Amino acid sequence: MSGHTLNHMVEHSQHGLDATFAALADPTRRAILARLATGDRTVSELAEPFDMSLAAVSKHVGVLVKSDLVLQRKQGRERRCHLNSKALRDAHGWIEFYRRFWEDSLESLARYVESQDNDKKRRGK
Amino acid sequence: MSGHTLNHMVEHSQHGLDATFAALADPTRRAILARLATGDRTVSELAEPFDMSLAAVSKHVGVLVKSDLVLQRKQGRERRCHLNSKALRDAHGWIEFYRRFWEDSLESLARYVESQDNDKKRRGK
DNA sequence: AATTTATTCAACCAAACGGTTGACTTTGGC
DNA sequence: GCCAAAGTCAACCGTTTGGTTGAATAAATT
Repeated sequence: MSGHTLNHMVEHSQHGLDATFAALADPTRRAILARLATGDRTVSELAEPFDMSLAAVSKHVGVLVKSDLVLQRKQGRERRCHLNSKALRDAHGWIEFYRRFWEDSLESLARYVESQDNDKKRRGK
Repeated sequence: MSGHTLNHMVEHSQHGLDATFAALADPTRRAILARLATGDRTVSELAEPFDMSLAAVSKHVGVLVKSDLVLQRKQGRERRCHLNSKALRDAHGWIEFYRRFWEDSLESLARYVESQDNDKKRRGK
């Protein structure tokens, strides 16, 4: 993660990040990704563990494909799904970039948490 | 990032990750986080660059606070906002964990992309 | 005391989301 | 050729989201 300037990060594929993070925000989709991490699967195979219709899972997979987190290959009548590193790397890059500021200011953070606690105590909450 | 087992990652704060990724999925909120990375701000200060009502920005900040990405401290009549590392570290940890599987299978990925291209060409698309 | 400033709250709205069911297309197996 | 299987599509439904406006609250200013 070397040449990441702030402008770069901010302007970089805003829409792509929207889609990626939105895709990651659903637990079913994260479970699908987790499963795909252990190997390629068809849509039906992915659907099997879930207590919902195949159509619903198909939609979830569709979201993952649109967000570029998953690649699909038509193979006969089935669709084999495969993880794609690119989108996740972008999300990872964004988070990593800003996480540094976070970590760098952990001390001042501690002060905040403390003073917030004090506020609550003062108000007898 | 040492002791992250699969079970750990899967069971770990599902709801928290939902909220964190959902919060990160909006470009306005990411811009707010980016701004906060350069220093604490009040809600009004955060709202200033945006072309939307203060109430709207206040809502966005509320989402960030609920997802634990931002801490707020009441200070007189203003609310000072401050980044919180914890939630972002969780998201980062999740992504980092699965990214490895991605990267490890980049070769087979390349094969997929190729074969997909071939499919399209074969169909004359 | 009256006013302005910072912020939230509440009601509302259109659009997007996550799920369902049923019909449809494509492919594979007998 | 026929039927079952894999998957998508379309219509629908309730809930959530991202925005608006206007009123309400609380603290600072004058």
